[in-house]
Amino acid sequence: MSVTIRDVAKHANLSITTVSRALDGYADVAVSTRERVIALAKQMGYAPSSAARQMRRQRTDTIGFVISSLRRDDDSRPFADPFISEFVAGLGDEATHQNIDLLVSVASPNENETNIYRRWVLGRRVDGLIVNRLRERDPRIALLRENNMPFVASGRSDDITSYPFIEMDTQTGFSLITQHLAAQGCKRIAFIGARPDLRLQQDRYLGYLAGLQAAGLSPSPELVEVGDLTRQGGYQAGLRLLVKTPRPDAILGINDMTALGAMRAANDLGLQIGQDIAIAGFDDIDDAQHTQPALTTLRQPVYDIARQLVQMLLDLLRDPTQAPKQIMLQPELKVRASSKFLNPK
Amino acid sequence: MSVTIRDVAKHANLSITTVSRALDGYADVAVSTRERVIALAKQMGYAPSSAARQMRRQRTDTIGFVISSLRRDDDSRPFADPFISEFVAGLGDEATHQNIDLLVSVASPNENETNIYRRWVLGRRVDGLIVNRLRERDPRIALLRENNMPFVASGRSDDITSYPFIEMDTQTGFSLITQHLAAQGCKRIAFIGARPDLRLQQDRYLGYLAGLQAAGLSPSPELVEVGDLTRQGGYQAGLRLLVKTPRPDAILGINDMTALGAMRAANDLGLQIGQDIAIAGFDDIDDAQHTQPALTTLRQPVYDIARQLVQMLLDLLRDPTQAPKQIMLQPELKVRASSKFLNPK
DNA sequence: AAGCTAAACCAAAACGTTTTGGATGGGGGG
DNA sequence: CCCCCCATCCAAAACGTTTTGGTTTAGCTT
Repeated sequence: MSVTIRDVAKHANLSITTVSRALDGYADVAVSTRERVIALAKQMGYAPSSAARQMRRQRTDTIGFVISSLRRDDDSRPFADPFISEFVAGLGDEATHQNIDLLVSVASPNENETNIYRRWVLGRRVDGLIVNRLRERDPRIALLRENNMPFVASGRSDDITSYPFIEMDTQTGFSLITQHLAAQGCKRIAFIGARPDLRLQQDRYLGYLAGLQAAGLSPSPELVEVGDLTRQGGYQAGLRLLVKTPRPDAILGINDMTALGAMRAANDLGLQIGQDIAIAGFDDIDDAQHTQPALTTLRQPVYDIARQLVQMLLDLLRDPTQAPKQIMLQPELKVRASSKFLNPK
Repeated sequence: MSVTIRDVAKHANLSITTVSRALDGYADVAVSTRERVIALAKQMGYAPSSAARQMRRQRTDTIGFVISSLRRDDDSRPFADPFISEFVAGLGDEATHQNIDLLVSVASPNENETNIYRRWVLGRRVDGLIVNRLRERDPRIALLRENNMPFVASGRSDDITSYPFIEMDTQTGFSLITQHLAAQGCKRIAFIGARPDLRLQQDRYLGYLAGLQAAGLSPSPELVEVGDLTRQGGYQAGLRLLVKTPRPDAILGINDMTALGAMRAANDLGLQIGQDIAIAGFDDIDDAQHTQPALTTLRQPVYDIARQLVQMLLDLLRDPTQAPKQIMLQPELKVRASSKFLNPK
């Protein structure tokens, strides 16, 4: 049906070998021949079949990323996760830039996630994978290791030997932002976290505790609530916190979406954010600077991280024996109006 | 290196034919054999090589989507486009659900976009494509047609015969929302549009004009500004509009991001939105209901559209001769606080 | 003139499946 | 006892490349 290298060879009165090598720019084909072949191929609309090429080369020139959606069934708004979309943008941009393809899949955490990984890994559908939001004793990592499929991670799991990753020093970051809140005069700083099996929950919570300690404040269990990284979860956790007496005078969200939800909760209860209560988040998503008041947060260069992850993965594919590059980045504190606190009692 | 069907056949003392047919559930292999093969394959960690399968079947079980980023170089925030991320989420979810893969690429409109399409189409990298944000006389459509690569579109181009699409009746929608603004008492309703070669600009602008006419208002060129579908573009166009005298008493954005930018502009100029000026958008992105005040807009079920597009594409792949399904959806008016107008002069 | 080298080309194998068109053997019907 | 049929299995071809290990020819050296 569509034009193959054989057709081009026939039209050029050459062997398919020569056509192949001409198009690939080998030196053992005459310049005149090469030019003729290239022109003919273009004119005939020939491009090598990716399947055949993959098969022969044992390489797909494709990397994969599985979005583990943590959406719950009752959530009417799937995937409204700016973190993920910025991450995917970075992956896509860099992949395109490096002339490889990006295969994407969306999985609910338990159901089909493993199936997708299994199919991609065993079927050699991709050359390597990007993995994020690692969990403790992550079964995905185990699968990838067993079948020695190259991968890089954003964030790390428990066993960090043997694979490259980029990680934000969220623990230090959360300590800093907690201290910033304390420096505004806040005494009862609440924290809205996430499921405890998420690695990021542990790091960030520890950072929060460290920040409290550094500021000379003592932690209190009733100032800690569990959300689910979404705005909705932040809203509900925020309401739960704000009806307590004495009321918290600051809320630190595990991510910006959670913080935005908490802002809305405070708003609904008639509180003036940046006056009656300070609120801060983590990520610095696009919205953070566009809320009223703008959200104090820790900037995480998600887009750049994603791009660099792709580069690291490609490096790894080129030389699988190299020592895994492991990078730790410091988040940058972005102080905005939401973390002011003007009414100490 | 990794386990092939030949290895499984050897271990099972069977031909590769029989193993293949056993795994595919053909009737001409004994039940006992099938079970034995399936168990063995699982135990050995066998899954068919996708490249070999693609090659033999002449089918990839993959669909593609190229994100045409309309980001400008000076924009520090790439891809912060909720519309696109929700769209990709829908595509990904449905593709996973239908057991096919989604190949994604990011392209700047002119540069490499055509290259990606060419590579995917000529190299039979995908079975079909999803195309959105069509342009007039869209070169992508021409390429796809020439190489008869199946595709479905969201929104339509000039020549709508022969391919399936889903389209919002944006023209009627913009007429309605313009009339809604007029019904609030607004007399000078401004419009922030986009590049005139975008199909959506034409439809929406015409709808705006129709709405003005229906409300008995006459259009004025100085009430129309050009943005670029981003918040930033909306902000700047908003500023340009709001310093004019007499000032517009309503701003209609071509999409929500534009409207959000305009809201920010109004805010910066000290105007009370929903009081001194009415503002409305189009899309109903997640943020629209979370701004202060919440944004009046027309709801476009992006996620559902994306899912349905995937289904339409798969239908087309199954039966390429069928008449193209072409669907027109009515957007739903979501009246919120931003479109109130309390200070008629 | 024979031998050698380099330039240009090519036949065939291999990648791992699926599918086509049988082959084989045992049991039942005549 | 022979034939046929059904159940079960399989050899080989094909999918479209890339790569290996050549061959051929012309020109140059001695």
